[in-house]
Amino acid sequence: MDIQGLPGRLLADLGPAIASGEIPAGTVLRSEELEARYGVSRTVVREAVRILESMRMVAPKRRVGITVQPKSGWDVFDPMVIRWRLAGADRSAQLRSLGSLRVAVEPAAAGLAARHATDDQRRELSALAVELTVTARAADLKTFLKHDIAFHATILKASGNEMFAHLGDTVGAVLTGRTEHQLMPHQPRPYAVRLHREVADAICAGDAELAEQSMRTIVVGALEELDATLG
Amino acid sequence: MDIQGLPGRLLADLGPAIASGEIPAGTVLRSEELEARYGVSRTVVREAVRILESMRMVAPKRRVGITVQPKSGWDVFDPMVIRWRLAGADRSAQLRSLGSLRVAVEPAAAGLAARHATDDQRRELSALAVELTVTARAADLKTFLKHDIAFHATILKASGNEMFAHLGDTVGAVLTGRTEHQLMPHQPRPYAVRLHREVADAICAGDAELAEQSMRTIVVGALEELDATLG
DNA sequence: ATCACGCAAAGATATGACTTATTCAAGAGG
DNA sequence: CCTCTTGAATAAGTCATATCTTTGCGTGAT
Repeated sequence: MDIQGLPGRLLADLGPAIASGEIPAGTVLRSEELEARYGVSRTVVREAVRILESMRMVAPKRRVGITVQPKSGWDVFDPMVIRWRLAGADRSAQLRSLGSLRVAVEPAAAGLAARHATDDQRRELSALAVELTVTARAADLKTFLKHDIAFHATILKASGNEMFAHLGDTVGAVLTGRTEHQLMPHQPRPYAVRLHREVADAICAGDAELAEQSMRTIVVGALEELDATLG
Repeated sequence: MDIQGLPGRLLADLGPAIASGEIPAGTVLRSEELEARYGVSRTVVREAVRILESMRMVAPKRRVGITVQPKSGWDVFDPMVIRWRLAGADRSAQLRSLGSLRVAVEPAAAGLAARHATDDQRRELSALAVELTVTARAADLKTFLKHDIAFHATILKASGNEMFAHLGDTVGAVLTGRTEHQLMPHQPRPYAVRLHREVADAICAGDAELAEQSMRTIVVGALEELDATLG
């Protein structure tokens, strides 16, 4: 889990409940009620609520209570919020949003990686591309997923942009969610695998243009597949 | 301010200090020390620290203290973190990162806006483009900035993607910081202004390709100018 | 030199008392 | 009958204090 201790347990319960809409916007919670419900002290409730407040999911107000805020105000880039939404009823919307974000960011990251990646990173990408090919052919989805995540994360890191780099975990969550919820074919498409290898080769060769273009094909394809599956 | 009350004041002091590197990674703070330094109670310190923990800027540990974490772990997408970094010594690095992010996201957003914008949004963009032209000619930087921020925010919103939409404030902060720190010419470049109008027209006409292309020229230009200015 | 043990340090939690802001309604005044 | 003032009720915010729990580190025995 993320935050440790009792506040973490509160968060782990309240966060997903709010993120999924189970506790709808406008609902007013009271500290005392939360203390009773979870059998914890004010201290714990306050700390958990403070964190939710910093994500703009709730807004405590004197004489009123703790009001659940509308989704439009949430910190949608907060990793916890993303995870909670992916885990709950809001998964489709979250996957769509993240899909578009990937289409915007990952090609750019691939282009930058072709310029800035270290030799180690280039080697790593090559190795991962090989692994992807092998595990795809063997239809070993679990291992494939692991390497796919590493592949995309490595490129984001290799871009040299700290903000891109931090999207590695998020992309990982997307790929995991996609696999876990049967939004993937039983065996990765050979064409997609070939594109991964193309990206790796382009980055190794320092061909930013090609890396960007191939990566765009990958993520656009993923987004289209998602749209098709979700209707 | 962001977070209310005394914890907010603590945050407003500690956050920027850590973000700017004034309190370097590895520094160990103790609750008691913070209580004394700010003359507040345990409760307040703990809540502030919890929030910093949720941003991964500090990590409390029993028997050790509250350790300031290295920048690489921070939640670099958190709006507060971004603001703190923009305000302090880390401004250049933050502006560069955000510049690349803009290059990735804003063209995509403009393309999506051309497809999904409401009629109101299209009208608003047209109006803003006119305002930009007028205030640029008059060298009224303050008003120009205001409309420039609105322009980019409107496009991000009009993209229909909630994550893009949330970058509106961030982009606004970038533009503000750029103007405030003399990283802008005294009078906006006519060419750039013309491009804004082109984007607005393309979105109004539903020409996604052109909107994306023109927006890319804008943000790439901004990034190059930034790189040139910062060396 | 290594390992087990126990102390002490620092955060984590609980609780009662008190403060402050804010809503809402009752009552005064128009 | 409506408006404005005022005050009481309420829920969050803060403080002080006590207690619990974990864990780093030193001590001493093997």
